[in-house]
Amino acid sequence: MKDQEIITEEQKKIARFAKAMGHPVRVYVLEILSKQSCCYSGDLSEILPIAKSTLSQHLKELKSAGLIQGETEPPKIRYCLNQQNWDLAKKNFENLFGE
Amino acid sequence: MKDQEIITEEQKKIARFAKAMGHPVRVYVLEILSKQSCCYSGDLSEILPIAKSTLSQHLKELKSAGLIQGETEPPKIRYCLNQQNWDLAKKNFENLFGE
DNA sequence: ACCTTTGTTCGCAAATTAACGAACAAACAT
DNA sequence: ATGTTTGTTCGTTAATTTGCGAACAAAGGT
Repeated sequence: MKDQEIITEEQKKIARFAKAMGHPVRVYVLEILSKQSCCYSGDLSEILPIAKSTLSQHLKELKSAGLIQGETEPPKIRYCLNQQNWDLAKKNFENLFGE
Repeated sequence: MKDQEIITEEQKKIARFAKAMGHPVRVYVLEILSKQSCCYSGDLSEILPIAKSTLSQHLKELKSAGLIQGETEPPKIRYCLNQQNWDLAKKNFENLFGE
């Protein structure tokens, strides 16, 4: 046996999701996306008091955690939730918190 | 008006909780505590493959996020969920994910 | 060809996080 | 008084995160 695996894959996954949600701006973005289907990065950029480049990094972080996805629609990019992983995250958190 | 407050207090709170949950060890601890009422730090220390001091810091982090609390019961310390904040976190996440 | 719009990537700096071992502190037992 | 048990704190190191502006890239319009 290679690994005693004290910590489960699900726990790691929760931590990964949680980490991505661990910043106010990213929570803000997720909340927007969970309420309306999609949004353009530019809209966020106008509202949020941060530099474009900073926003871009937050979106990248959310994307690499699998929580959102972006469809290029030149010259803009439309961001949506990655519904599959969003549902997974939801389920994982429900498990943790207990129904 | 002092603040335009683009980002709500609730979003900040979610981010705070999420950040605390953003590490596998801390998720592990929370899961233990949500399943059984309490546990001793020493029990965790025996199981988890990390140094005592590292575990202590993770517990401190969870405590300062308000998710757990520790009652000193010399020479041990018994850790439990901070039920009030745990419930709040649960509710906040439910709001975000949608019921 | 040139400009505009929209975002990303590239340094860069500052702050935070993660991890360890060693030293320390509290409480109790011998 | 000494030792034991249990955890915390300290000091250090390495890695990651956050944030910015400047430079760059892609796609369309003039």
